[in-house]
Amino acid sequence: MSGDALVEVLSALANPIRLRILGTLANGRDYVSSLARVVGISRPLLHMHLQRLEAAGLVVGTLELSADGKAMKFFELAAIDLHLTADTLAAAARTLSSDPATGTAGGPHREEKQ
Amino acid sequence: MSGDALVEVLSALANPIRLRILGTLANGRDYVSSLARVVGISRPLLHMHLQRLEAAGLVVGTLELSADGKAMKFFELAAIDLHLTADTLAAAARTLSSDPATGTAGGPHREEKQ
DNA sequence: TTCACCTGTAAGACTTCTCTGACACATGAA
DNA sequence: TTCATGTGTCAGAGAAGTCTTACAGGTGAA
Repeated sequence: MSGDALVEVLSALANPIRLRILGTLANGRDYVSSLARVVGISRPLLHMHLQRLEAAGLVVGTLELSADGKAMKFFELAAIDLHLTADTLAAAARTLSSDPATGTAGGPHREEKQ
Repeated sequence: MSGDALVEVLSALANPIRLRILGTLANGRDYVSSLARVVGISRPLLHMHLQRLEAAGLVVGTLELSADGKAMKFFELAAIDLHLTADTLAAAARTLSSDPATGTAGGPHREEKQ
């Protein structure tokens, strides 16, 4: 995993509500409104946190139709297996796109300053 | 590790500069001013990031006197070994102090609303 | 129609994080 | 003294994250 991707995953995990969402989904998949009630937060707020978790690849959402025809979006845990040590962190740091020392911003096709 | 401590560690790790600081310290201990030059950021900024890393227990700082009598603060990596899986994350989530469902804020001696 | 459930999103307020620039203090060497 | 090195800290600006409220749309059942 690249350093940039690792930062995104770690910042997605570094939040009590999102950790609680993952802990709830560890018991099984659930749809948005139900999950909001279980976790105890508003649905728009949960929606924002789920977006963050999905962008980091920690959960996977699937839009399905229930038996009575209602559209329901189910979320489930993605496979998570991160081993963080000094070595793995250092290796990830070497692949970071942003570089304060040279001013590399990380975007594609960047021109170097003369 | 408690859920609260895990969130602190993860949020400390979830930053490109702090990841780069850890990657640099993986090569050996260094003092603040030198580290700032290597990483390529200002000393006050590095100071802030080191505070964050030290608070999370990821680095250890030691104030020492150099041969010519100058006070120098050396930092080195702490032992880091975090294994993140669905199970370990769920276990950490269960020990979180804040609880949106019941309104528990997490502070000590908190009075419940009547 | 009206209600209860489901979905998504946008605006604004508020808080936290990040970063720069300036300050104060110490030492040894020229 | 002046310069170069080291330490720490503060104030403010700007960016990013967090959360609430309000709106929009959909279905099936009473």
